[in-house]
Amino acid sequence: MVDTPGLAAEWLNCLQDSGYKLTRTRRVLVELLASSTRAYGPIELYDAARERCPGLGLVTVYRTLEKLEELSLVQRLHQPDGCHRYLRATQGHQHVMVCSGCGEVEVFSGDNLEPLFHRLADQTGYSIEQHWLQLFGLCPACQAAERQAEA
Amino acid sequence: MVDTPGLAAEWLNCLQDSGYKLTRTRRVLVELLASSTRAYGPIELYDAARERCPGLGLVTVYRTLEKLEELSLVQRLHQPDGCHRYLRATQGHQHVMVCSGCGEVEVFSGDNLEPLFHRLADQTGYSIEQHWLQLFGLCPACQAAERQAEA
DNA sequence: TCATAAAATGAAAACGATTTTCATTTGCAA
DNA sequence: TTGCAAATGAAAATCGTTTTCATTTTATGA
Repeated sequence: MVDTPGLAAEWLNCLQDSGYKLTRTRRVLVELLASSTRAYGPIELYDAARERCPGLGLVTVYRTLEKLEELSLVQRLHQPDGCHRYLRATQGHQHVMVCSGCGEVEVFSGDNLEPLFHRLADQTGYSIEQHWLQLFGLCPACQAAERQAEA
Repeated sequence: MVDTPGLAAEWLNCLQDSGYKLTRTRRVLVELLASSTRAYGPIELYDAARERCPGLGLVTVYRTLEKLEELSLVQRLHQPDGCHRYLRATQGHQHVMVCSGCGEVEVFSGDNLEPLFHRLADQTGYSIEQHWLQLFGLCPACQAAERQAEA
C-alpha cells in the first residue's frame, strides 16, 4: 500500500510545484483524500472538511478536486446515478469496485484487457480514448446495514 | 444480426402487451431506435423524430425511452460527460465501444469476466450489483472529420 | 359506433449536480 | 511589507433530466 502518512505532504508539494498556493482549506481536503481509501462524494468531502474549515464553500471543494484530478492525485469515478466520487489515484492498470452505500473501494488488477482492446481497435478502426471497467455493489458493512433497515 | 424490419413491430407488441398504448410518437421513436445500431442522445432522437412528429416535446422522448428501457428493449449508456445515450438492447453478455462523436456502437463479447467477478465477490464479501465495461473512442469516420476540422 | 376511464402528451416549472461570475481575501515572492 | 496573482464564498447560471398539471388521445366494452 501507499505510505499514507507522507502522502498528503507529497500532494501539497505537487500542488505547490505546479504553481498552486497552499491554503488551509487545501491542506484539509488533501489530508482527507490522501489518508483514505474511500471514494468521497463532493458533499461528503464538504461536510467532513467543514469540521475544520467552518466557512468552507462547496465550490471550493469542486475547484480543489479539479486541480487534484488534473495532477492525477485523485481520480474521478462515475456512478450509475450520474454523480461522481473522488478517490486517491490508483497506480497502473487497476480497476475498482465501489460500494454504492459508503463509497468504500476495492481495487483489483484483474485480467489484462489491453490485448483485447488493441484487437478491437485494429479490427474496427476505432481510436480508443478511454475505458471503464468498474463494479458497483455493496460492501459487507452496507449489506448488514441494509438488512438492519429492512427488519 | 437482428431482424431489423420486424423489430419495430415486435417492440410495439411488447409495449402493448405491457399495457402501454400505441401512439404516433411511439411508433416513430420505436422505428428510429429499432432500425439503428447507433446509440442516440435524447436530443438527437428528439430532432430526428420531430421530422415526422412536428409538435413533439422532449419530455415525451424521455418518457418513451424510460419505458423502452424498462422493457429491456433499449439500454442506456453512461458517457464520460455524464449524459446518456440509448441503444437497441444487446443480447447476452456483450459490451460496447461507443464513438463519442456520432454515437456509433461496436458490440463485442470479449473475455468472459464472470469468473473474475465471482472471485472478487467471494474474496471481499461485496455483493455486486452491476458492472460497466465500456470503451469510448472515435469511429473511423469521426476521426477523419476531426482531422478535416483541424486542417 | 360511442362513451369512458386510463394513459399519453406538451408546456412550464422544478430539480440537482456542477460551473461560472464577481467582488473580496489570502498566499507568497520580491 | 508590499503588490499581484491565485483562491475564496456567495449568488447566479447551466444543463440534462424529472415532475406537475391541464388537455388530448387511445383502447375497451357497451
